[in-house]
Amino acid sequence: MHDIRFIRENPQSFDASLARRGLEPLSARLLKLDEERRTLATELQQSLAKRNEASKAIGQAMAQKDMERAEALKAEVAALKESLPALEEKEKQAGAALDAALAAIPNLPGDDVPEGADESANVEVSRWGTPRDFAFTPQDHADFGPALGLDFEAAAAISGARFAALRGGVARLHRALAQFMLDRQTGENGYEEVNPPLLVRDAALYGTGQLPKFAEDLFQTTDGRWLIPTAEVSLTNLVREQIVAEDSLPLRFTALTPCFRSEAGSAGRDTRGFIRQHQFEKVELVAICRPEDSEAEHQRMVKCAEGILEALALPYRKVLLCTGDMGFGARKTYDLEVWLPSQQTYREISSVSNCGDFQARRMNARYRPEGEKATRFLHTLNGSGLAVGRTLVAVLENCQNEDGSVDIPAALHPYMGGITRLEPR
RNA sequence: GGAGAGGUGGCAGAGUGGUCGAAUGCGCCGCACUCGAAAUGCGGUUUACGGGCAACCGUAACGUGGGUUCGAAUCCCACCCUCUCCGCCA
Repeated sequence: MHDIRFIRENPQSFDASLARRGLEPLSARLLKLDEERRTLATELQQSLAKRNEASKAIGQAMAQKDMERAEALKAEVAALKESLPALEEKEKQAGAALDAALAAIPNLPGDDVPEGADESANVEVSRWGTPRDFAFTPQDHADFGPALGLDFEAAAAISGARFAALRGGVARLHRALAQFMLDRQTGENGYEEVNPPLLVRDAALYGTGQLPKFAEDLFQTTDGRWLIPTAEVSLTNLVREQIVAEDSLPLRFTALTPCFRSEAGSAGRDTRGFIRQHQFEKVELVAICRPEDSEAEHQRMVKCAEGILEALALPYRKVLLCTGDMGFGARKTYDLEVWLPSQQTYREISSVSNCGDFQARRMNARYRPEGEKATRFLHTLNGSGLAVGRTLVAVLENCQNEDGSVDIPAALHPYMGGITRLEPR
């Protein structure tokens, strides 16, 4: 959500930032809506002031038992009744129109975000690790996975496409990855573990920006709730409608949850394998902090995600997303992309975004700075630390052997109950 | 699912349809008294929006949204949430 006052005062820089996102200038239209709203509001308030004054006089007249005067005043106020409801309605609509327009505009990119239309303009920041030199042709996990317990067929029969059942060693490995990540984020990295709601209301999704624009990407329940597409929704909304104590900042939350996505816009993409599912697990990281701390917090969060990949010895690269590739609520985003030998390319496994005060405005999440009377909006950040399903794919493919077995990374051994290698069955 | 109670300022807690943004207490801030503190006394202490250079003025908010009325914290309706009891249940 954008601040209309900021737009009022800086229309040209607002439009310039939108242009970097490839959007048409909008400030003129927004300011016109704002102008209409304020004119109507002032008009309405003046009418109400008149009515209040008269009503007060009626009360006084009646207290003095001057019924004649009271009746005369009543007749006078009755005239206002003609115009008031219509004016009220117009004012409300003008406010709603402005809010709707503002709610549909994505966050403005940070100054240090490269400009570009799509992912081809993303900037590689760094690489870690060296893709393994295979003595054989590495296989796609969708091909050798089933022998290890990755069952797409049974899941398809139960639930349809884009579902999988994990069985045996692969299920254990998946669980080990999730536990390892969660332990690491809660332990070394200091995030508070949360087990949050998976079904949420409209307002929560509006707060983080999935609604009103992206309803088609979500699953909805018959009672009107929604399945979370990411724990970012639940974790970030933990501070909605709150004035958080400054000395409790930054708040750092992590959660291991299933995520549900309709994948409406990605028909035909990644149809094979475990890369893109309607349901997957993710360890999410969310931070809530003061505006002046969010850039440093962003860097820290990326490091927390990178640490998982490094501990698992998975080669990856860090990419700074360009303006055209960022999500709706983000002002700056780093993606971590893990090396997949079967595809001979890096694939997204984590996305870490600084949303500035964009979500905080939509949630009305604030704090009161020391010594200040007014409240300020918090900054919110979120990132994957990591997507468990995709990490499983990365481990399977990077650690595969020619016979179809997979060596478990050492960091996971404590979680595997003595298993160090998955064997095809 | 059934029956009932309730949602008021930072907290506790009053509130008869009319001068109620809201008594009172606590807390908090300032001042006085004091060597200092406590106690005491006095004053102040919500938020959002609009207008104004400003002092300040106006509007709105008593869970949320509607309605009745010249006027609603107060009356009516719907919804949300909390609590108690019963039933069911992992």
